[in-house]
Amino acid sequence: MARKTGSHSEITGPRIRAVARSLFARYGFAAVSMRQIAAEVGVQAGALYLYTPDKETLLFELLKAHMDELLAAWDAVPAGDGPLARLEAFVRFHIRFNLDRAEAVFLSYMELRNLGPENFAVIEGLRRDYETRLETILRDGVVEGLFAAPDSKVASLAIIAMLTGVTTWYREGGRLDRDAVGDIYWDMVRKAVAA
Amino acid sequence: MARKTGSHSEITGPRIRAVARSLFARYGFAAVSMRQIAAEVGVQAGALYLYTPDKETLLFELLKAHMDELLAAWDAVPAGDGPLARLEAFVRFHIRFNLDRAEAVFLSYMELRNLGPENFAVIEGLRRDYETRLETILRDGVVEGLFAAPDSKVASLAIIAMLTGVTTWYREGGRLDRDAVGDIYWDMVRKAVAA
DNA sequence: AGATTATCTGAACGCGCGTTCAATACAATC
DNA sequence: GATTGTATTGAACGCGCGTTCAGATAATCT
Repeated sequence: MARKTGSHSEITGPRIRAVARSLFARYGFAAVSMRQIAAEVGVQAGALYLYTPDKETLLFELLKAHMDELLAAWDAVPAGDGPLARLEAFVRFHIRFNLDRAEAVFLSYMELRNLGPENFAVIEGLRRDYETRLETILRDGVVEGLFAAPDSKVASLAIIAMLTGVTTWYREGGRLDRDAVGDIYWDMVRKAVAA
Repeated sequence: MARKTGSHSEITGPRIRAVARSLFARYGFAAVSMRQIAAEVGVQAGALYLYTPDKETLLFELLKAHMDELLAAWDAVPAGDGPLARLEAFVRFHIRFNLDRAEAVFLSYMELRNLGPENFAVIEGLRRDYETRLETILRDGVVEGLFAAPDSKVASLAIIAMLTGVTTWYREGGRLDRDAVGDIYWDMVRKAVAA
């Protein structure tokens, strides 16, 4: 027996990526075997290699796609009117986007070390791009006298770390909904960089 | 050939833990083999089992010891005069302690998922203890009207995430020394919860 | 209907894994 | 200098790993 009825690469490919993302996020890249991924997809291990040259590349493509989507999604957010509005937009965007893709976020922050040097550099570069987006907002605000941040680079890293931490405790259906979380974090960020 | 001259359990035990902490932090728990640890210690793999019943317990004991030391170290910090002084002490303590033990911090935040449920619960409980220390400071400050934090639990998690993030970018001998980093973060935290 | 192509199976490859244990070498004690 | 106890070796256990590939099946094309 080989191919099952109705199986196609347009289905299997995305399914492999979704399953891999989920399992990598839950158990860690090194702890998940190609056979486990294949089993969850409903396919033999060898079939995975129709869709990825090797395990590390599978991880890299997940991370790369996530970072690309993150940057594209932020760039699609309407530019607010001035640094304050743009900062608020950034805070709310980052929380919303990260909660929507908790698994991919987890991966991007935890499994970078499983990439070879070249792949690592690519992801690291995209991350720096994203951080620079925020840093620019902060710097603009400082210039206009709206913000007081003694070190805009450190401030942007601090803010991103704080916002990303939401994914470690937020649970759907819990005490707070997403908008309430956004309000709380925006309040803290706004004050943290206030002039 | 068996034991080498001068080898004793008082030396090998701590060395195993130090090597394991370092390798786990660098490559991840699942990606490091007992043979790699043994090789770095200068011993055969079997000898590790004189010091730990299995690999997971080795990880658990590293995490447990780290959390115990974290709580003990914070409790040894002189209680400041009022919530503002205590918050400043917390911020500077957390940064200093985490930078001193970057490997253990990394482990504690990334390899929890490799523990069984009981071991996981123990570490999780200690972490919650630590978070509660900060939350109490915030709550006291809110009561006294010094702080404005709409949700002290979320605020404490946000602050800890922000502070812990220092370990991901700080490099010894870089542009900023530890005190300068402490100043920047204290400035942000102070304002973030300001009334 | 027959040939071709895309998709997948199932078995195999060599290797390293966590862990166990009898044998052994050294240190301490008598 | 013999005995005892501790620290360690080195080989072995069964198992699962990532990856490859010839063969089988289903869909598509002519």
